[in-house]
Amino acid sequence: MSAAQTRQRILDAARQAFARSGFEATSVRSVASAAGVDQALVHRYFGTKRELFLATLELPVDPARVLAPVLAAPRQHLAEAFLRTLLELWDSDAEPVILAAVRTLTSTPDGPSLVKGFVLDLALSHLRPVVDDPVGSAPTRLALVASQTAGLLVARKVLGIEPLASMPVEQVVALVAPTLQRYMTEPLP
Amino acid sequence: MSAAQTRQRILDAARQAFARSGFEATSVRSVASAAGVDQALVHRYFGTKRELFLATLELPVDPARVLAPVLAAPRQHLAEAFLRTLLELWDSDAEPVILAAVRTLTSTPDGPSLVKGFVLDLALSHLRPVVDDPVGSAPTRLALVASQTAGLLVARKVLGIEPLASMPVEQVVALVAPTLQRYMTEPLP
DNA sequence: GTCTATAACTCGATAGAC
DNA sequence: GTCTATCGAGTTATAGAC
Repeated sequence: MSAAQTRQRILDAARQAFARSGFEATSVRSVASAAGVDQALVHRYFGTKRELFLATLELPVDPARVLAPVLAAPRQHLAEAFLRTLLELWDSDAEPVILAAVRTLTSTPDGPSLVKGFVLDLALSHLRPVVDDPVGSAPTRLALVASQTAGLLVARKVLGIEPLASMPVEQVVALVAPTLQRYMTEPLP
Repeated sequence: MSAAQTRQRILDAARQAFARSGFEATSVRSVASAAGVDQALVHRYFGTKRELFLATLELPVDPARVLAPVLAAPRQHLAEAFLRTLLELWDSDAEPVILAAVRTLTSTPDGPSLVKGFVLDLALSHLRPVVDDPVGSAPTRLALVASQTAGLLVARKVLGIEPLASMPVEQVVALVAPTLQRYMTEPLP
C-alpha cells in the first residue's frame, strides 16, 4: 500500500469520525481502526490529534471561487444566490468537514480557537463589502446573516429538525431567502 | 457541612462545568475539585456522570408559566413577545443550563437523546397551536422559528459574534422579531 | 510502510475506612 | 458526611522492531 493512499484513508476516516462525534469524543484509535491501520501510524503521518483534526478541516472547495458568482448576482437576488450556494455546499463533499467544524465549534470553549476563521467567517468576510452602507451597518448585518445561516445549519444538519431537514434546497431558499435579503440590504431599525 | 449544602455545591459546579465544556469534555473529577469535595462524593450523591448531567438540566423556571403571557399576546406582537422572553431567559439564572444543553446537543450524535425534549422543544410545543393554520403549516413554521432562534442562541451565547453578542435585548428584538413574525403568522411561499 | 510494545496519564466507578 | 484506596479500562503519544 502506498503511503499516499494510506494517508488519504486515514484522513477520510478522521473526517467522518470528527463529523459524527466532534473533537473530544473522537479517539485516535477509533480513527485508525476505521482506516484499517494501527494507531501509531496515524501519529506517524499527522502528529498529534489536534494536528490530525486541523488536517481534516481542509475544504474540498475554494470559498472565493464558489462565492464569486454569488457576489456578482444582482443586489435584489443576493440573499437567494448566497443561500442556494450555501445549502448546496452543505450537501456536497464538504458536508463532513462542515459538520466536524460545527460540532467542535460549539462543543467546547476552545472550539472557536481550534477552528478559527472557518466556514462562516470565510463566507462572511467575502460578503462584507457587498452589504456595507453609508451608515456602516455591515457588522450588524453580517452578524444577523450569521445567526440565521448558523441556525439553519444546526437545524438541518445537526439536529435534523423536520420538515426542514428533508426539505429540497429550493423550498428552503424560498422560505428563508427573504429573511437574509432583509438582513443584507433592507433598512434596519 | 450539611449534605444538602454539599449536594447543591456539587450541582452548581457541575452546571458551570457542563456549560463551559459540554458533556464529553467535562470530567467528574474536575467537578468535584471545583466544588471542593472528593470525586467519590459526586458519585455517592448523583450516581453516574450521565445522571449528574441530567440532574444539572433542571430549568430554574417553568416553561409553561413563562410562556403563558407570550401566548396571550396579540397575534401581531407574538414574535416580539416570544423573542423578548427567550432573550431574557438566556440572560437569566437559566443561562448555564441552556449553554450546557446546547453544547451537549450539538457536540455528539447522542446529544439529542441525552437532552431529549429540552429547551427549544419545550418552547416550540407550546407555540404549536398558536401558529397553526388551515393549511397545516405549523411544522414548517416551527422549524423555521427553531432555526432562527437556535442560530441566535449560538451566535450570541456560544460563538459570541459581535455586535450581536453584546447587543441590548430590545435592539435584538427590533432586528429579529420581524423575521420570527413572518415565520409564525405571515403567508409563506 | 506498518506494527509491537509500552510509557505515562486520565477517566468513570466502587468498596470500604473514618 | 466525607475521603482513601484502588480497580479496570481507555486515552495520547513515542521508541523502536520488522
